[in-house]
Amino acid sequence: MNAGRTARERARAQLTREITEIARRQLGTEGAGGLNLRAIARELGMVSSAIYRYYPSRDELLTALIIDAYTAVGEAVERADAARDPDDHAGRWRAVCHAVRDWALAHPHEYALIYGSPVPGYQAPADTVGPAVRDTVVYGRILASAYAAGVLTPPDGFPAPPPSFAGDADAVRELMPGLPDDLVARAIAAWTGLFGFLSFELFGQFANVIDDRATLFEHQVRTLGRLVGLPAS
Amino acid sequence: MNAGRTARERARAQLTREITEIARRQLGTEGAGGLNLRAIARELGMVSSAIYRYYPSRDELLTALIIDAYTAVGEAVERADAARDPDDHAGRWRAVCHAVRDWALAHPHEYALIYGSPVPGYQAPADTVGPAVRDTVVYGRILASAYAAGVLTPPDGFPAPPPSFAGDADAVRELMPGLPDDLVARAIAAWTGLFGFLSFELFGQFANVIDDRATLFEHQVRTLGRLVGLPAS
DNA sequence: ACCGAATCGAGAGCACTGCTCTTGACATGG
DNA sequence: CCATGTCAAGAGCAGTGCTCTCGATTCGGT
Repeated sequence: MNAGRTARERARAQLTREITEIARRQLGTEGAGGLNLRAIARELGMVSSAIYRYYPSRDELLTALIIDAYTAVGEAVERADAARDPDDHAGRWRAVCHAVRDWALAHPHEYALIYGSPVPGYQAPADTVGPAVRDTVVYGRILASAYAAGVLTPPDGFPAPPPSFAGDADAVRELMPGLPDDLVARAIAAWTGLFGFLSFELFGQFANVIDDRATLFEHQVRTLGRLVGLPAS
Repeated sequence: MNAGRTARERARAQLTREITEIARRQLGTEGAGGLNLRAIARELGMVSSAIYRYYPSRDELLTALIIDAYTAVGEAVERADAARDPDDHAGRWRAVCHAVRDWALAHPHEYALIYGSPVPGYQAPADTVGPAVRDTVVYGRILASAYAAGVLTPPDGFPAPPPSFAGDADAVRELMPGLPDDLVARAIAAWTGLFGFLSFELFGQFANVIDDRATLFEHQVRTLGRLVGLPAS
């Protein structure tokens, strides 16, 4: 990000920010489908065609918002993790989970944008893969650190993954060095369990069934933490 | 559903079916956002306004498709469950999971419609709640049956749910009579873990990381089954 | 200080959407 | 056999994403 030397460059950067800002607000109230270039232009007192000087298409704008959303949840997770005692692995896991949930509840449409149905006709460009795994990187670091410290005590009674899982386990292990295949698989189960819960909660699957979702979430987080072997707490 | 006595009634039912059929195909190729009344009309050789005689609005059509999707996955789950030995509870659980996954992979857009981001501006009417829980009903029956048979042996080392969970547990227990709060919570964790995995798989979160998704899925299903206490198999 | 080049917003316009209203043709049932 | 209700068609409205052109402004090099 260059600071922008000339007046034009600064004005351009400013306007681009404003467009993204308004778009994010629109996203928050209307959802991804309600993203409306003309409404953004109206709010800016510009004509719709002028927007195209800054974002060549609606999809480009969407990509920017997707990257922003991934970055936001990634930063929230990083902050929550950093605020904890590094040796309190179970606490870090819970903090990460609650950070994701708090962010998701505060920004449901942005959560839907990145963890819900893909936008029809939209293909995520390569720029999104970096920000997309920021939260997962933190998660992997917690598990790797806990494993290295020797505090992972996964409950017995669960099946071992088949040998054919070894290849994918190697790929995932880059995020959580050292963990054996068994724990890598459990880590995936815990991670998908976290987002499965949140998707159910945010997308209305809990309606009329689960009232006290905060309580159940806290319990599920502890259960999933134990599944990967994190100490009870 | 009346068989339709008069010619007109039969023609009406037939056309309604055809519209839904074309809409479902459109949904399969374009996604929910690409649902296009005018294109449906074109394909039928009608003019767009005529569609409104059968579906008063686009949302109404969407509701029909949502109910269809819930019904389809519910029936797939019921078939898979019925094909198993009723006493093979672990096998029934696995069959249910694979039925959901097979259906989801075959109909990704319909999966997204019911388990992905809610359609913007669309509020699910009450008609959808019945079909929406058909799969969950089957799931609950399996667990209740296994618990009644005394074959549920949940692994130790997991926390107990807090007393404040009791209220919601009662609501969920209607689907799985007899299960103690602890197992109800685990059942929810397994169920959300199943759909969390599928959402990750279908919505692209596994891209470039997990290749052999079938293997990992099978393992996760067994892991989640064990979590609720179903016997290994 | 100037001037060609790059960039900007405005405006008109295209093809498309969901949806409404009216009109004339038709089948239905008393 | 005729009044009634239903039907498809057509025109039209307000809105969309996006393209193109046209003057005005600003920039960078001379």
